[in-house]
Amino acid sequence: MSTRDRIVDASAELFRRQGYSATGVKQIVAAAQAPFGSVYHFFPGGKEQLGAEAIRHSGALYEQLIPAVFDLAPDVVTGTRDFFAGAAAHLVATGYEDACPIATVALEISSSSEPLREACADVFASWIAAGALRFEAAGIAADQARELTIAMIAALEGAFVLARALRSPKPLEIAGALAADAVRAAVSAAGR
Amino acid sequence: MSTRDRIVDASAELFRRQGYSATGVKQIVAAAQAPFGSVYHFFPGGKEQLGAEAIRHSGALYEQLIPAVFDLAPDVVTGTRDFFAGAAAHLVATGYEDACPIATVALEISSSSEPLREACADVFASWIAAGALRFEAAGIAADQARELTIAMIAALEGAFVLARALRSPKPLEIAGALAADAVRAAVSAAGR
DNA sequence: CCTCCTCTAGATTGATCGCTCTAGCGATAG
DNA sequence: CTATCGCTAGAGCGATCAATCTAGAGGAGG
Repeated sequence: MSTRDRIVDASAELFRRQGYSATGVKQIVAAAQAPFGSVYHFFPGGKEQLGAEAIRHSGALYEQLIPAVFDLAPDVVTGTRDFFAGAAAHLVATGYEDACPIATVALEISSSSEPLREACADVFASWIAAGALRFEAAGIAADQARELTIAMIAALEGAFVLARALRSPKPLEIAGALAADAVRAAVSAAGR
Repeated sequence: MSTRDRIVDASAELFRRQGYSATGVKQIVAAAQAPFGSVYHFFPGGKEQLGAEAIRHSGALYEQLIPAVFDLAPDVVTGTRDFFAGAAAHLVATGYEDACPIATVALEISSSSEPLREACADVFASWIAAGALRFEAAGIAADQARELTIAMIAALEGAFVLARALRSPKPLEIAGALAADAVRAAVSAAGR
């Protein structure tokens, strides 16, 4: 893997676990085993440009989970449940460190860095679009599919917050059950 | 208001908007119009002790919103809807700055400061207990009331994340509608 | 009056922040 | 061979970080 890629990867991982402000450039190059100067060679815009790129990179990676999980599931209701269950399993397996890759950054920079906020907004928008497509394919009307996706992502993000703070996968299980119920209701309403 | 109270208040507000790491002690005393030395006089444990106190203070204040909103509503379903609508209105009115008072801190310190994580966990636990009591009063069984509250708080927290990043109250409206539906279903199931 | 004690006030410390700078390595092109 | 250029490597910049320290202001009790 190239030095540049290692820097983006390490940044994304550190931002996910401890946020943007708490992560230093020195810490990033140490984790990436990259020379310090390379950061400013590849990212002349400094930490902010690197942050934006790490956010978009994380977002694209996480978006791939949607088809990866839903394609294996027999239906969208099961897929929804599996998605939350997988998120819970990964959170617990990493000692409650790996939750949403961008939520921490999204909250802390929302009022202080417009470029980073936009990067987060773009990622969320792409997740919403990708999820809505899935639900549309299951027969749900476009508008409702979009709202359902937003509600699902909100439930997931909020459950991550509670689960990390409480050190328990329970919120993810509860939110997953509620989300699956909502999807089931929407699918059966569309079927009639 | 005492100097000590002003320091806690200013900290809580800054932590809510920009998080814990991005907020400096100098910035806190400037916002609180307090002498620098007073911080370490009142909080010998330093920034971390101040952070824990600010979190608990914010949590207690926000918890008071639960009865304040639900007591004015004719029933729990309306109360739920009103709570989300109020959160959305306040978020927009503050230029998308004032969302959840502790979520940002909860995410960023979850893996780095155990005292602060515990403070956040205590606050969430108290919100869950307070919300569950409300739903129990509406006739919902204790276990289900607790799960319903967790799902509601998760929906609220996640909607805050999306709303701040996307600069739109839509996620809060959608999450509020879904939460109200879930409450209505639980109440009517309990009534039978 | 004086003493005691809480709180104010900010200068100062060493560490760390993001970032700039120069120097040189190593592969490719002429 | 030499020249060029992308990248490595890290020393060092000023600024800022959390935290400590000393000094004194202001009241309360004797």
